[in-house]
Amino acid sequence: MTQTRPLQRRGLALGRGEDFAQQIRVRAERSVYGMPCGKAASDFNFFARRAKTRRMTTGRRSTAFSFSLNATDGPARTGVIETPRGAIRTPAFMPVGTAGTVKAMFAEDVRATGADVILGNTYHLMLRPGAERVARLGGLHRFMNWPHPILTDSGGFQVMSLASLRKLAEEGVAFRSHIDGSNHFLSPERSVEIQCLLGADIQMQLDECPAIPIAQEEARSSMLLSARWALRSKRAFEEKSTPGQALFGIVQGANFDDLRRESIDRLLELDLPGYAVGGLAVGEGREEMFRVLDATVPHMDARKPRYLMGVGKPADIVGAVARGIDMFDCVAPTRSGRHGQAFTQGGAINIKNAQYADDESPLDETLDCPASRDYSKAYLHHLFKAGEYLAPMLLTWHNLACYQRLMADLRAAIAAGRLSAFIAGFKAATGEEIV
RNA sequence: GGAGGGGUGGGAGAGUGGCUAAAUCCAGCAGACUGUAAAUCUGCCCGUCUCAGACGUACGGUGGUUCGAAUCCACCCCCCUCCA
Repeated sequence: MTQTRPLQRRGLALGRGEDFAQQIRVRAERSVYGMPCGKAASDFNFFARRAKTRRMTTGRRSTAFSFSLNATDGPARTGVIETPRGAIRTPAFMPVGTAGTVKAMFAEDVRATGADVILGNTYHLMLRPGAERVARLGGLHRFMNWPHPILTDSGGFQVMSLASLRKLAEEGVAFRSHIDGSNHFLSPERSVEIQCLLGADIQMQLDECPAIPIAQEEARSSMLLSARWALRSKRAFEEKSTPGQALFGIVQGANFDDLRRESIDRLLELDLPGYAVGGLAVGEGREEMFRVLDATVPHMDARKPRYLMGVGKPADIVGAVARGIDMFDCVAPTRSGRHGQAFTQGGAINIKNAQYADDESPLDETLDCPASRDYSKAYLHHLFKAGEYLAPMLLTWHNLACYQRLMADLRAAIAAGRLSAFIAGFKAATGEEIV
């Protein structure tokens, strides 16, 4: 695989600070859950430390968006994205909160799992309750009681997932609402405007996300459309955004290496604060996705955060982090949680299976999460079989905690320069092949 | 005792002569889910086997009509409602 110049590890002082921050975080969570302090957690609270320091030194929060690296380990990096609403530790997993809620979760519990940032969705929120309404109500953060960073998707994914309800043109996408059949139009400019109305800290350009397989010619014209939309998005963003907000461009090009390169070249000219890799995990399979990342990530701007959209399962994330990705989002922990699938350190299990009916053990007593620690598999099994509301709530909670621990472990491993050892352990525990 | 209604696969419940190992729902057993139209969707769900097929048994019981019966006839058993 091709590589850019490796970045040197730096920030030993930060490494020490993490231990201190970890204690703060553990203490904070224990107090929330009424647990005694003292047990070591795998995560560290960079966020809490940064915010505290900033308040002490400047008396107010920064209004700038920035990304800084603390350490690298091969292509993998760990660092911090600063936003006016707080820091995002990378590699980061961002729970998906499409319609103004991380489904089945209280916002404060999402936070307690260790999430620094969550997703919102332009298409869904513009239909219901409406972007202007959210703005009148004080913005999405206030509306949903999540005062921390929010990244909004542009509606680009819905261009694909709601293909039967839309018409695509140069100007934008005409949608027929899946809710009431009414007609709506989403242009790159309108998407940015909506994301500004929502108050998103990180916004995504409108793009077209084609499924793989796709013919190369078709993939190229789609990629070029997305690139033109990136430019229009940037212009609209410069006009409508407030200080500290960021717009990310999206690399497309399906699984064609030269198209990915061309997409990157076009986006780099825009000099955006971050870039996403889009159009993956859309049917190509893990091995092919990794192959595309190998051919793509090294050409992306190493000074900017790299966001792999819509990915993925734990093994996908581990493999992508090893290839230099900094940000992830995926419905897997939340949707699967609602459907009875629990992610564990030994791989995924289906709690609805009869084998758990008499299993008194919790999903994971080493996780600092009530859903993982304080309820037996037998109880969770029963809740699912009985169709109780608590069932999807608890399993979603556990899955998010499990994902956040994975991210914390990855950050710690990179910081310590022992990512390959961590990956070997991950493979051994889950039996997953990470190409 | 009289009148009427009914007995179908674990449960509910379609089915009145062949297209019926028997609709559908529930329960049960599994699987899927990757920028969320998802508390959703899919498969299996009588038994046996050389299991994407074959065979066997099956619609209260027994006997009959018929080329062919869950479906028609006779008798028996059981359940429900109303009247005495």
